[in-house]
This record gives sequence, C-alpha cells and structure tokens, in this order.
Amino acid sequence: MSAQGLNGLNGRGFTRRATISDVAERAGTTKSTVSRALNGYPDISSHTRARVERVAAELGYSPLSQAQSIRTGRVRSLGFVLQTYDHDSHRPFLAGFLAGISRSANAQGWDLTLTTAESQQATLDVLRRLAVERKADGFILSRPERNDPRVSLLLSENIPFVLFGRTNDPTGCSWYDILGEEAMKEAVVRLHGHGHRRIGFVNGGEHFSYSTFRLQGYLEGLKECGLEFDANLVANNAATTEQGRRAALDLLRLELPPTAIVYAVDMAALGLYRAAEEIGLEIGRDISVIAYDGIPEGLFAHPPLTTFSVDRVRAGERLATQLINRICGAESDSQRETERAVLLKRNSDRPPIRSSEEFAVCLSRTAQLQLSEKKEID
Amino acid sequence: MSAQGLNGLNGRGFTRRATISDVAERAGTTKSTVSRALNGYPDISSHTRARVERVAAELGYSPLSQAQSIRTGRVRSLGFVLQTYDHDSHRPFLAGFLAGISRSANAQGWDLTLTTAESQQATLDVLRRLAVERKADGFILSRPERNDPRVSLLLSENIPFVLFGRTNDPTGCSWYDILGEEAMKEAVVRLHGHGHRRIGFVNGGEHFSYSTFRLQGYLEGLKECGLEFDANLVANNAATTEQGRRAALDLLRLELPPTAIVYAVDMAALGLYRAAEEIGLEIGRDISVIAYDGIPEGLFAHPPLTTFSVDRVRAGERLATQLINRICGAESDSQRETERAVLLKRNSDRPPIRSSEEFAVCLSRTAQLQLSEKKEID
DNA sequence: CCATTTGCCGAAACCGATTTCGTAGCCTAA
DNA sequence: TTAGGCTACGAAATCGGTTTCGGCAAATGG
Repeated sequence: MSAQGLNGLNGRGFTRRATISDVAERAGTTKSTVSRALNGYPDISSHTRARVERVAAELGYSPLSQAQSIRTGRVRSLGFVLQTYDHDSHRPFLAGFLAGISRSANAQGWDLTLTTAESQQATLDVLRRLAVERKADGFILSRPERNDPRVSLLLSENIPFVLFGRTNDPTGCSWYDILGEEAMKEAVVRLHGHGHRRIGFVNGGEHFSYSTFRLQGYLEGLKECGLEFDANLVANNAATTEQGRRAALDLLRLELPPTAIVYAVDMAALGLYRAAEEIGLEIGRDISVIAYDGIPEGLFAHPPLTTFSVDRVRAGERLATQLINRICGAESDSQRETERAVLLKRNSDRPPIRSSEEFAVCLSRTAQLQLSEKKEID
Repeated sequence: MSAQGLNGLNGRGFTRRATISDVAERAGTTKSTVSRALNGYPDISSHTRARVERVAAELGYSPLSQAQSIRTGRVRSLGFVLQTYDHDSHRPFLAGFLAGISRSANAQGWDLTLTTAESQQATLDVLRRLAVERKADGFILSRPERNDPRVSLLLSENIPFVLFGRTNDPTGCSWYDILGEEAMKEAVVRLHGHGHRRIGFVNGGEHFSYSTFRLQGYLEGLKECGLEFDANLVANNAATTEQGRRAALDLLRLELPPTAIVYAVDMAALGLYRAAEEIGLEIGRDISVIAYDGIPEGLFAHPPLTTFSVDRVRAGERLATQLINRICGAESDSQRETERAVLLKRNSDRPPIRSSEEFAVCLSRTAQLQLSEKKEID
C-alpha cells in the first residue's frame, strides 16, 4: 500500500485508514514486528521500536479494535445496562453518569456500549449475551441490591465488573460509592443544631444495599445528638414521589409527629412537598426536610430542597477507570473508593417554629390530613 | 469441535460460544456454506439452508459481529455523541432518549456506542474517528443547528446519520422531529382563549434550527388570533434558566408588558419563576406562562408549569429504526417523520387578572423590578 | 447425443490484527 | 574452536467470519 493509496477512497467514500500492513511495509518490516513493537513486547530492539512508532504516528495508524478482538477476546468497550424497570429513581442519575463514564473511557481509548433491559431476568440475559458476543469486556453496575443476582452471575462467569455502590458481601467486588451514612448522620446533626428534637427518617428502596447504610447513618446521628430512637419515626421503601408522599402522611399522623424529616432519596422528599401542599403546610417553616441525591428538581421546588449532592460525573469517571483496571488484571479489592456527599444548603430546613406537641395540635385542627388519608385509599 | 467441547470453559471461565466452524462440522458442510445459508444467499438449496438453520439454532449460534465487521465493514452499532459543552439544555433529554435508542436497536440486534465530546471541533473529530475505527455504522445527531457542521461532515464522508430535529437544507437528511411550531401556535391560541391580549415569546438558542420553527409557530398563533405582532414582545436566545430570567425581566420592563409569555424552552421558563419570585409576582395569577419540553423540573415548580411534552423514548426508538434502515440502504428522504407535542395542562396559565396597562402600573409600583435590574448588572 | 448452461457447494483467499514457532546472527564460556 | 544461549525478528498459523473462484453434477438446448 503506497502512501498515495491512503488518500484514496474506499467503498463508503471516506478516507481509508492505515492498516498494520501499511505500517509494516513503510517501516520495512513485517506485521508481527509492528504488532509486537506497538504492544510493548520485550523482544524488539529499541531502534526498531522507535522506527515503527514513528511510522505509525506518520500514518495515523491505530489498530482496529474488532480485528484485535477476534484474537485477544477484548474489544476495549465497557458495558452498561440501563434497567428501564428500575423505577424513575435512576433517571436523574443517568445523564451525568454516562457522560463521566464515556469521557473517562474515551480518554483511555475505550468505548461505552449501552443496552436496555426491561426486567431483572432480561438484565441477566443481556449481561451474559454482551459478554459472550464480546460487545463488552466488563460492566458497570449501578445501585447494587442486597445479594444482587447480577453480582452472582458476573462473579460465577468470571466477568469483570465494578459497582456504583457497596455490597454486603465485598468478596470479589470493586466499587465507587458515596458515603450515604455520613450524609444522613450530618443531616440529623444539622437539624438537631437547628433545634429539632423529633426527627423522622424516610428510607429508600429497601432491597437496595444503600438503604442499609443510610439508616445506619441516621441512627448514628441520633446517637451523636443524644436523641432517642423511635421506630415510629422511620418509614421504609420510599423511592418515588408518591411513596414519599405516603410516608410523609404516615409520619404526620403520629401522636408526636416529627418537626423535621430526613429523606434518603430526593424524589421521595418531593412527595413531602406534595403532602405539605395538600395539608396546607409550608416546608421549611412548619416542617423541615433534608434529602439526598442532588437532583435538579429539588432546586426548583418551593422552597428549594436542602440536599446532599452526588457528583455523578466524577462517579462515572472513576468507575470507568476502575473497570478498565480490573479488565487489565487489577485485583478487585484494589479498586475501591468512597467519597463524601456535599451538602447543598438551601431553604427547606430551618429552626422549628413549634414543638412536636404543638405541631400535633396544629395538625389535628386541619381536616386536610384526614382528607389526604382518604385520597390515599382511593 | 465436538459437542462436548462447547460445554468446556475458555480462559475467561464462562461457557464457550459456538463458532461458524462448529455449525459447519455438525451440519456436515463447510464454513462458506453456513455463512451463505445464514446470510440468505440465493445459491443455497432450501434443503441445505434448513439444515444449517436448524443446527445453528441448536447450538445457539450467532455470528460474532466484530469478526464479521473486519470483512463487511459493519459492526451493527449506532453511534451517539454526547456533547457535554452543549449546555445544560440537553440534559433532561438524555435518559429517556438513550433508553429509546438502545431498546429499539437491541430489538433488532444492534447496539449503541456512546462517546462524549467537549467542543464542537471535538465532536467532529469523534464522529470521524468512530467511523474510521468502525465503532459505529452511523450516527444519531440531536438538536441540529442551522448549517450544522456535523451534517456537512457526515454528508461529505458519506456516513449514514439521522437527525432528532429538522434542518433548513433537507438534502440527504433523515429526521424525526416534534412539530414545535404547532405547539407554539397552540400555546398562543390557548392563552388568547384565556383572555390574554399581549403575549410575549422567549425563544431558545438562536443557532439551533428548532428556534426558527418555534418562532414561526408563535407568529402563526398571533395571526390566527388576530393579534398584532410586536417585536418588543420577543426575546431570543434563552436556553438556560438564567437567560430565561433576564429575558423575563426585559419583557416585564416594557411600557406595555405581556400578561402571558410563551417560552420555547422549559429550562428558560423556569427563569421566569426566578424573576417572579424576585419581583414578588405570582405565576399563573399575575403572569401566565406556557413552555415546551416537558422536563420533570417543571412538574415540581410552583405552580407546576404548563408545557408541551416530548416523548423522548419514542423519539429514540424511531430514530434508531430509521438509522438502521439508512445504514441498510434506505434513501434519506424515505426516513422522515414528525409528530405533535402533547400539552400538559398544569397551573401556570390562567386568565389574566388585569390588562397589560394595569399590569404596567402594578409593576411600576414595586421597586423590586429596578433592583432586579441592578442585580443583573452585577 | 453432445455442448452449454445452471444449481449448488467446497476450497481457498481474505479481512486486520495477534501469537506461536523457528532461526539467523551474535555473544559468551569451555 | 565449538557448543550453548540470547537477541531480534520473519514466516506462518490463527481468530471467526465473508467472499471469490472454480468445479462437479444435473438440467437444458440444439
């Protein structure tokens, strides 16, 4: 292949790429030498290696990953399965997260392959298929569940993966995670500092492992403030706005309702806004709330939601790097990172204007709370 | 390769996939016959074809796309470049859109390859690179600009692509688009129906081709209602919340301010909420607004934003299908679809409580408008 | 009945890389 | 001097497919 040939056109019309043979010919050597030189094999003289590298650079040569892959079994592609059944709750995560993964992968010459699955079984099938068809060398899994079947599958098939989140059993797992427990603890301490003494907690999806950590953080916060734990003040499994609304109504119906609530999930916290509107309460004044996730909806809520923000771009970036390392042979336990969430102080948490007892009286006066109950039954 | 061999393990540990040679051996024929049989070549007897297909099904054989690609030049993968510089404005689009693309592609045995670019030039480089490195057979481009350089590039290199949006010059372009002009027109008509007589328009990013259509729709709406066009009532280039806020303040400072504003972009409309809060106006009562996009933030704004919703999942699905068709040889002008946006009637648009003249007086009484002006200068 | 065409399929080249194997040439030690 | 060991590289096999080419046998035409 002459240099002119490279400027010719192929069937599709665009400029032809240089192949390894082009490089070999121009460097006056063979394909095998070029391959070994470029892949850092030791049995190539530094002189030859330099020449090959120069020629490769001149021709703008970069190997075709799928040609490589049929020998090496690697495609330099990371896989991510979008679980469309996994509730709304993952949606706000996606944009920045994917951007982060993709950016970091691209920078290292890797790509991101995205697929969808409509059920848990479909997710497992897709993971297996992508691995067998070599569309991806490994996977990024988000929101691990307790005893996550994806983890079991990938471990048993020996396919590399990293988690956005931690698991109960760390064996063979790598992860990047935000310390939700620290955030929840900080939220309680902050509300206590405002003067709140009855602080509720609405946890997220209970089958996700993150909810364990967040509950734990809430409990630690109580302890640090010297507050007593009251099981009535805790609601579980609220990941959507509607679930969050119901949890709020439940807590407000208590004999001694909380004057502040910590939500483990922003989307659910927005349900408190709904409930407050129905009942005629003003968030921040009548009841305070701090949540977690940092979704944009919170900024435009009224008043803007105080929340712990998670930098998903960075999460994606770190996870991509970790996964590439793992695919290239790094041990699973060498690839574990955690980071703290950042509190966005907005306007939904303020000092209480009344005690829990006064609040209860205030709530009992409004018939709305009963109405809301009816509405829920419908 | 014996049948037992298929149940063995390869280096990675998981079950080995069947290759074309396995199929050939078991069918008692050769690789070439298997390939031709499975790819629908005419010179294979129906008897042989049936036998090959049966064996392939038995072994669960499906060809390795990257092995195919090194001969055929096709990877059965769609490309999408995430333009991280392209403002916040694209973010709410992403999640559902990608899900739609991916789902539709997967259903047809294709995949989605995602990359990022941090500048316009980087986008062009990435497109070229992905095509040359055969990571993608074609591209989905969102938000076409007027004289979009991506379009020029892909047209000149003869690389298939489809647009989420229309272009001024349709030559060689396929697209799926929502009729923004119809939505804007409907918004004006609806506000006029409420009794509004001075209706402003805040357009989106002016270099995007959608803004042409939306302005046009606004004008048609005025005409249909018999309202006179007043250039003062139109602001341009507001795609972010802050830009939308400034545009709002500009319009409210007019001698005869609008009592309702149509925003071409939800994110910008949220800027009107900011401005209203600063000045002490109540959206829906003092001033009405209808916007376009259907982003979730609008639902949690106060009051919830009336807006035209775009079904991005469906957009992604249709575009993926169109692109696959194009890659497989369909003509560009055979792949064009449009659809109407759906109005989400919420609470930000109501009948005016005063005329424009009265509104002007009301606004002049509050010193806040002047303050806001200062704030803007800072 | 012979010459051609046609239908069907195997052999082999090919795509663009990696990897195994073998060996020429040099260096070192006995 | 020669056997042995390294270094550095070329030749060729290989990965899993597709595609070209050619040829046998049966069908067709004259």
